Amino acid sequence: MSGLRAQKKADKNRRILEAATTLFRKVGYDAARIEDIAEMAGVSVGTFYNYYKNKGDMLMATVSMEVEEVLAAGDELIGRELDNVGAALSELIGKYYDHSLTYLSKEMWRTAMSLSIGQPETPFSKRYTALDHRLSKQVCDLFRSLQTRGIVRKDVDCDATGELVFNNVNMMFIEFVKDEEMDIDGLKAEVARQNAPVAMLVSQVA
Amino acid sequence: MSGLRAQKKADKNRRILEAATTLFRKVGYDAARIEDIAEMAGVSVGTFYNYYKNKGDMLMATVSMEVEEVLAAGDELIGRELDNVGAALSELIGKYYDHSLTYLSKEMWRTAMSLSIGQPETPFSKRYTALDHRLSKQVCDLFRSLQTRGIVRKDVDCDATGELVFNNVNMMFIEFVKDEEMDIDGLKAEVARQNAPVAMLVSQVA
DNA sequence: CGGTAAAACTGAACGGGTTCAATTTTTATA
DNA sequence: TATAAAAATTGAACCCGTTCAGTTTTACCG
Repeated sequence: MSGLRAQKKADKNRRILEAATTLFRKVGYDAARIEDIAEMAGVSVGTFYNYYKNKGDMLMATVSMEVEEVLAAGDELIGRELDNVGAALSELIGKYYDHSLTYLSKEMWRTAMSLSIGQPETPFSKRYTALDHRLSKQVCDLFRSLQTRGIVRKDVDCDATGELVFNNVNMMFIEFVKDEEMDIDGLKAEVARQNAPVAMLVSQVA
Repeated sequence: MSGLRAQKKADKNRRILEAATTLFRKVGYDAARIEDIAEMAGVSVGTFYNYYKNKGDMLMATVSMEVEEVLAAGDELIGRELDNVGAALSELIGKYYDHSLTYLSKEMWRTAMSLSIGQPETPFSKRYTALDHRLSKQVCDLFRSLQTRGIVRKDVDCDATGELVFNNVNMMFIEFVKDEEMDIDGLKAEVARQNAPVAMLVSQVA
């Protein structure tokens, strides 16, 4: 592959990605037709399919950019010196939820999750799942960090607890995007309530 | 509405439901075309859409029959005298999982969940969500039952813990149906591991 | 350069879920 | 029973994601 060809390819890839994210945000995922995306990117429909396996893969590209940011924000938090399990969890989970609607609408999240479940063999679905696992691992890391510093009981399995808590966070997020009425504060409050018993029980008594 | 019309309607409804479930089980959800379902039921495509809003609603009708059975099995279990939190949870969750593939394939579950997330405003999606909530409530009821009998600590919020545990059960089930390799025993083992810390911590010390 | 193989591009055609205007069947009324 | 209104049915047409055979562009080599 020589310079010209590679450059054209990179350029088209960027134009298609930009056109898609613009349209997804403007008119929503369903209403954004491949024909429109292709036209806005200045390519044909066929070429679109040369760059992305299908419409869902296109969306996943947007989603993964979003989640990467959330992961980075979470890493920053784990480095800090937190001294309360409930508060630490609320803060990490709060970051997840606060970030979630920055680039993606509820409809886009619904579509992304829907596709990741319905077509698990597509590359971007696998990527989505991988991102989920990294988020899950981050919650586990938080528990381990707190345990190392004596905030969490020594006899608690941090991975098990972290996965449990994260899966609840994730499931509640699904409920959130399914319900157009629900707002982020309500979501946070519910999850904090659900986490409270675990936070209390795993805490090391002074 | 007079007798003849009502009877015809009920009859057609049954024929369509039967044709759809038969085809979904035989060739899978995606491969079963509306045209085929309609033909097998002896009606036209247009009539199919008079009875079901869309193909997804059709599948949800099958799913809800399945979940109703699981709920009944769970109720039976809660009535029994169990004396160990971990074992009680494993048994209830085991019933859920064991039942799950009786009528529905992984593909059908994936599609059902995918639709319930992707099109939350459809009637059957709402029904699916309602079924989920009943399952969640059943786990809460189990915790409460154990608490009443002194197996679970008095200071534990049974609803919060039950919801947390159920949401994990549900999320793990999603992972399960996404992964064609994973079997039910593996799923049960993972969830048991995740539940272990909670089961230990909420247990009343003798 | 000229020729050719490979890569990229194209858009018309295809497939299957969904819609809807026209038709048929049933019910209600006189 | 005749007639009109209402309900139910029909299937051809529509929409949109996806495919693929044919065309154009680029890269490589003598």
